[in-house]
Amino acid sequence: MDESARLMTVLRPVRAGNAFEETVERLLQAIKLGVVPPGDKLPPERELAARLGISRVTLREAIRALSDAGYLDVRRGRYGGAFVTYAPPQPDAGDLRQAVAEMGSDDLSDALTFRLAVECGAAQVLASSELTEEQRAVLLRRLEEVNGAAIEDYRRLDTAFHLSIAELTGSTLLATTCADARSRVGDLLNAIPMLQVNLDHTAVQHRAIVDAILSGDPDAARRAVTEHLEATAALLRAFLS
Amino acid sequence: MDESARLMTVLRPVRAGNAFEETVERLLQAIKLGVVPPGDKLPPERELAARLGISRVTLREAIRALSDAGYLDVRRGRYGGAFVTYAPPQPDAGDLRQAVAEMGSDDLSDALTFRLAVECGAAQVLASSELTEEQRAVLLRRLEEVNGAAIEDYRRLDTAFHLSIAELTGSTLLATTCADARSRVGDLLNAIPMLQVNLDHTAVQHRAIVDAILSGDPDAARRAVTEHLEATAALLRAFLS
DNA sequence: CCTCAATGGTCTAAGACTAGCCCAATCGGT
DNA sequence: ACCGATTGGGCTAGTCTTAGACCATTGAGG
Repeated sequence: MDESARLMTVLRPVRAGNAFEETVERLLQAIKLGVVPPGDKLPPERELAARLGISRVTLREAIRALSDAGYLDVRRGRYGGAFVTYAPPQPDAGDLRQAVAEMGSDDLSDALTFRLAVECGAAQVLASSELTEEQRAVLLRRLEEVNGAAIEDYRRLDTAFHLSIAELTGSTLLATTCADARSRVGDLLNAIPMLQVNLDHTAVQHRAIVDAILSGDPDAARRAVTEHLEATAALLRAFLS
Repeated sequence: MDESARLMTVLRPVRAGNAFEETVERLLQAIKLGVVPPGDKLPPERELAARLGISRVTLREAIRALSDAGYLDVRRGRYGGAFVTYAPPQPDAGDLRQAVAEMGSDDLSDALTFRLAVECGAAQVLASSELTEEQRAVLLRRLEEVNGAAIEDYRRLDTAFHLSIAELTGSTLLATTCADARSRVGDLLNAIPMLQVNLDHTAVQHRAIVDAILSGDPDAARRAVTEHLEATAALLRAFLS
């Protein structure tokens, strides 16, 4: 709260780990967020290394680690590549408890608060801006996609819907921050069983968010997102107790 | 907007530069945000290097660069250290135009949008939570401090006020994100002349933000922060044209 | 079948970064 | 006047990371 807290905030570690570790985290993020869906492959090593700003050697170490861990299937030759084999695990309360234990109770509440703040902020900004027809179409399409999703695609399309809100603001910083916030709670969300009741509620909440944004009502958007994320957090806590 | 945009978002560079460059940025952030006020010194090299997770050699290179650039005065011996000599430059429209040209028009609007989203999110979260007496006291004290600030301390205390909102949510992630957002527009804000009229308006807006938070009204908090930041952005644009 | 383009696999030399150690300067206290 | 604690200054050996070149494998298309 006081000045020394701010020192801790700003003078925090410059790097979260070595290049290898950070690369593994980033690739894992792409996989778990479904940015590269199961069956698709990562970009070629040379291109990917350039995008990530690291050497091919380091990238290959990270890919090797993920391959060993079962997230990727690497194939040589033309039309080869690093194919995503990861499928979201079956929801399990045990996994959830373990995941929470790993990240710590404080970090969990931090991550949930963070996600609430940035997603509300994004929705509010988007609701305040003049939307083009194309933007409206994208938002509606994402909504339909998640509503009509098969169970195995549901998490991925839900993520896509949420991230689209931030992306549509046109702010790269906001988009990356929302992606980061989402990936921090991704493993936990995956551990929640997908009951039809919950999916129905979620569909209603998603619809409310889109309606608020499309009608240009930032306060309503804020409330809709808050309600949706609080409901999700409540589900999490319910499965923890 | 489509899938490939999300690839760009997630598979962005893992590192913004080498350890030296990132360290310079971080120290500059601490200095410009006023986390270490002019006249104070940075923590001892050994301690600071440990906090930043880098070697002393790299830290010393960064300190050397900032010393050469006139931000720090390094003194040896007991009670020595790296003393902050930086004082915010006199506001100047020329500086502003130059700063904007350096960061690019797109990046500027990105940074402003980003800041709006995260600060609104933080204020809304804080307004939604049960505040202790101590938290209320901190918020009110910060408000009084910025209102009663001498001109040379104004920017720093204004920053302190804004960051306190995020810090009081208890979310470290949110606090660091708000600090990051603020530092992205810091140089621009510094270039805006501080006219008494603007300071008066700012004081009213700050008061409205605090009132909304203390009365537990997230929508009002959102609106108050939006109004304040939009007014600041409007001032920026006015001095640009 | 052969060829070729795309892609992963491997090696090497150079540079970046680190950990740990010791030196040098400064200042308060005895 | 000295001592000791604190702090910046500097060196070295070793590890991490990179850039770039070259090799190996695969599969489509002629």
